[in-house]
Amino acid sequence: MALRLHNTLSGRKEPFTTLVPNVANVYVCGPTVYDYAHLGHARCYVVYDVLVRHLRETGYEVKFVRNYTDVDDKILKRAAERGESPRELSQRFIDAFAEDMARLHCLTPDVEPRVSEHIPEIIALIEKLVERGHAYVSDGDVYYSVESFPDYGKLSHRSLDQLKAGASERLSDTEQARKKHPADFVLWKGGVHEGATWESPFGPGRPGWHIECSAMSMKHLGETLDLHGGGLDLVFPHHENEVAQSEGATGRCFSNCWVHNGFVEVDKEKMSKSLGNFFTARELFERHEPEALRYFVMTVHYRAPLSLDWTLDDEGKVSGFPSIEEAERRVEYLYRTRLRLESIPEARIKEEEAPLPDELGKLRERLHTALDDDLNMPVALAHVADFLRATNELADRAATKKGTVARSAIEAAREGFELLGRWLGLGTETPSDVLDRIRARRARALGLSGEAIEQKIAERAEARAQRDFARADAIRDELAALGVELHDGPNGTTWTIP
RNA sequence: GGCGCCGUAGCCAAGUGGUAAGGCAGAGGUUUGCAAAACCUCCAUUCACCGGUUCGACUCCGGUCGGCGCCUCCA
Repeated sequence: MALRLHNTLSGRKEPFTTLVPNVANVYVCGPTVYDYAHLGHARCYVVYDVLVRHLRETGYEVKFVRNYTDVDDKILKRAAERGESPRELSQRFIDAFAEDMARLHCLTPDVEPRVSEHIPEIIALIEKLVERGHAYVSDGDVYYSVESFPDYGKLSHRSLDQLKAGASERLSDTEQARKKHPADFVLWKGGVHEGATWESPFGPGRPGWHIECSAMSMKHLGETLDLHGGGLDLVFPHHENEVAQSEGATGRCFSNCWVHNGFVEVDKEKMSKSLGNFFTARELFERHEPEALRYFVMTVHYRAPLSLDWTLDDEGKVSGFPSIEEAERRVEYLYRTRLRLESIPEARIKEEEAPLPDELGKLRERLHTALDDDLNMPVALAHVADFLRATNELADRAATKKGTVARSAIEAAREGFELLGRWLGLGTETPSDVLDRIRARRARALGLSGEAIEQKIAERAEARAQRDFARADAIRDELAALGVELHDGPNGTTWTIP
């Protein structure tokens, strides 16, 4: 078994290889921090989180680098609008981003470089490109000359002629005049930019958009990466330009494998900041458990579009997200199952010889096989579903009169949850906390008070004690009409909001 | 215009040259004072449409229709 990934460079699935055996250098393009992360970002970073976890779980020592782009036109613009320094603004959104990622159970990368802290490396790289004839100074700016790099276009599979036709129409005359080829792109923007100006051999200015990733990735991971990832929208021009810059400067392959995740769509359209049709991760967290978003992301293959659907209320406002609701129910099922497993009494566990169900015993190899095949998360979740069902069977058996279960099965189930946590980032929180939070969130949405419900349950308990089932059922119906479901168990009655 | 992707049950969604994972919804059952949860059983002779290659195609090739993305800031 070995990992195979779809490599954008070749356009097909191929074995994943590393320069040093069992050591993987992974670089993922991080966010430009001028706003909160939206679902598209969440998807992207959950995908690479699963990839990194999978590499680690299957024996790779991974060095995972994900940058923060904190020097950028939009940051400057927004900072100016808000009368804030670019540094303060970006720091705020970096903090918010890190918090969102943590809530999605995304591991913190080993290195999180920022553009603002790598200006010397960027300048050195630009100088090298000028020296090697790949870049030229023009009117205070420095441009990359795409014609100097014969392989330009190899990642996004397009030719300079194609690009020339597309690009030249929309360039302004001044831009056009400064560039030798319409597809040339800026490495260094000359001039003074409020809050973001550095001295350089080419005069004061700041880095262009693409150069920072080349400089930061090569600094932290070396000249050749094992894997470089990002959203599909980065293939061109961002990653194409990174290849040109990096390979132009080193003469070596920049990244052996390029992975790109598909978009999140809304009404069949790409969710993006520029279209304004996005939901931020934190907006969604208000309605749903963050882990439900993570689960939702994993229900679809990473290269396919992930479409977010919603329902509207009478006033035309968004009232819910059915797909995320469904994912949240699966997350509840997962935690409820874990809770049941944990509460199987020791007395019911026997040292008996019993065949171990494959759903329990083969979880590890099943996850391994599924994820090795181009990170097939939907298939991994199918195995998780089988695993959870088998675990519930154990709990059911232990709950019958004189029912016992084999210790080997219980241990396999416990190990299974460990695996889900480490490998998929699922089920790692305290079950009761998650279930309580979900219930509380739904109660709030329905305008229900927990105390009032508990009060009704107490009344009903009294009625039941007196075997007044008519009264008990009336209370059940009354609560059901409000959306509350009651469950009578051996230790009393509990309630949920389905 | 160039490059590329997609079309699988009521819905979501894997898969793929050898006869359709999983989830939701639905039907029946076990259990329950009644419920719920959980579990069990059932639920696509069929993979947009039309041709072709093949012993065999949903899977490969050609075409048609429909939807989308990139080519410009974007995860």
